[in-house]
Amino acid sequence: MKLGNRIKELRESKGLLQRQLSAQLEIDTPMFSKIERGERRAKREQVLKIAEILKVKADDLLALWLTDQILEVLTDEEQALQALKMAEKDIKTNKN
Amino acid sequence: MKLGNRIKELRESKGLLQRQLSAQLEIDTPMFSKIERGERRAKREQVLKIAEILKVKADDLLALWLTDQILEVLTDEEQALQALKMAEKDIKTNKN
DNA sequence: CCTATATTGGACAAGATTTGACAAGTCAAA
DNA sequence: TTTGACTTGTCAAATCTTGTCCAATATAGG
Repeated sequence: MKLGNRIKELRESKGLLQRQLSAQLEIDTPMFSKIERGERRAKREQVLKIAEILKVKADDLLALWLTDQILEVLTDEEQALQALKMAEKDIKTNKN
Repeated sequence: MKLGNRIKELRESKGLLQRQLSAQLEIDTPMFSKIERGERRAKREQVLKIAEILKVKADDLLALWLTDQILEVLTDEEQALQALKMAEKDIKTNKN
């Protein structure tokens, strides 16, 4: 779980407790623990808030958050790489 | 919507009606219509069945089905390409 | 133009999934 | 052995999904 790991890393490097982060997110500690371990998925809004609290760019955490979701969709799927390629192509040609 | 478009293409090329496909899928026509237009997402199992009915390789439709889901996750996300790259790397290194 | 058939749109209910709270548990340090 | 940090399991509430039904809109053939 990429996002959770990163959050834990940042949190610990700053000497913060789950309790402190969860308070600011207005969820209880067990919930935060689950997010950190990837047992539950954070909401987008929560990711933004976490970035703010940990003073990192929201984009970095969002990228990890999105990655987790993609990987979840692709779990155990034979066609994973093919789908990734198609998605990439689509995004590259349809964003302006 | 990649899967829906492909299904429609195949269905029409074979001169089949939505009614016929939906009967075999055991859903009603409006539901099938929605799947075809991407208003609703097909279930994995339905994709397999559709492939069978239309006599195409399931893998091909599954790839499109996965692609749609990835694109849905990434809609309006600035970090889309970055996330795709990370997901790809992860899958490449963690599939044995 | 009629009319029949195909497709689409919207509202809604049932069922599944997700979110979070809470209580109880483990674990480590003091 | 007590305390604080974190984890685990369970439950209810909220949210999302899947599908049905009815009605509206196309489309094709006389």
